[in-house]
Amino acid sequence: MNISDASRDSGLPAKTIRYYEDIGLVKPGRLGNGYRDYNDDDLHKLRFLQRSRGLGFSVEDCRGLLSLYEDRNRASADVKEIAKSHLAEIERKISELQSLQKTLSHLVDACHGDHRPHCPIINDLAR
Amino acid sequence: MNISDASRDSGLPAKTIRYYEDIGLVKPGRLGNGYRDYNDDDLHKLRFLQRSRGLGFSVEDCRGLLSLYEDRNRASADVKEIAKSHLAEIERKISELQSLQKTLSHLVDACHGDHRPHCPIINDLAR
DNA sequence: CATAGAGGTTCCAGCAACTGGAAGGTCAAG
DNA sequence: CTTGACCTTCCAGTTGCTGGAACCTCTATG
Repeated sequence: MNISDASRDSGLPAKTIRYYEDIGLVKPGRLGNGYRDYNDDDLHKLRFLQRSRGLGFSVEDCRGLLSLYEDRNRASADVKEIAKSHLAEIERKISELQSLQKTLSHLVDACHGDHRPHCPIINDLAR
Repeated sequence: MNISDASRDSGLPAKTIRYYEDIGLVKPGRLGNGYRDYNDDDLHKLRFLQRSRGLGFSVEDCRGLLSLYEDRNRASADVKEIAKSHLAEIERKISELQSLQKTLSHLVDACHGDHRPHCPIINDLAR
């Protein structure tokens, strides 16, 4: 299976798939003409990557998850640890953004948004 | 005032202040020895930048806000517009993260996290 | 058989917003 | 005169791709 079929199958752009090969995540075989040739195992990994990246795991986390995925003797605790710390990071980001949202929405509400220069938003930024 | 004092005053790292000069945001004068020399106006702008960056505005948004800040004939509507679209972006990110959080916390809860290989997280990623 | 077009390949550059580090100039104190 | 803390510039690296150039390969058609 060539790269455009692998792309369709996995939902990942061909460029991304080549990039993942560059950084050592999925290494397909090669045909006589130099074209990449993806087997079932490669396709499983690509789908795994698109799903885990979609859940916001970093590429390095994905590398770890992928090797656990392939390790028949893994401890589920190791997987859970990665997921828990990612979850904590997400929750940290959410509260950071919520705090920004609160501040900004107050400022936006306070601003008349007309042709005059007076502006509570600017005043706050300049304080 | 030299760069380390400007850094202390604004709360921005000296490296960042130099970077802001590179990209044309705050251009201090220079002393005979080549050292940067920050005046009150420069310091106001640096504080403005640290506050607006702290609210998550992109550097390009900050450039726009800074020029509105300096424009005595600005329309507050222009400021409000920038802030509103930033706020919308923040809200988009929050809901995206909340959706990830929901999925991930379900998966984490479902995983025993022991020495055995069975793992609902891996199973989900591999589906 | 020539050629056009749709694939594939590699490699280099760029995005955002800094940050670290090297190599070297300047200044005040002891 | 030296030490140490400043300052300067410039280059490289970060994350995770993405766009583009230059070139190769395959298939279908006139």
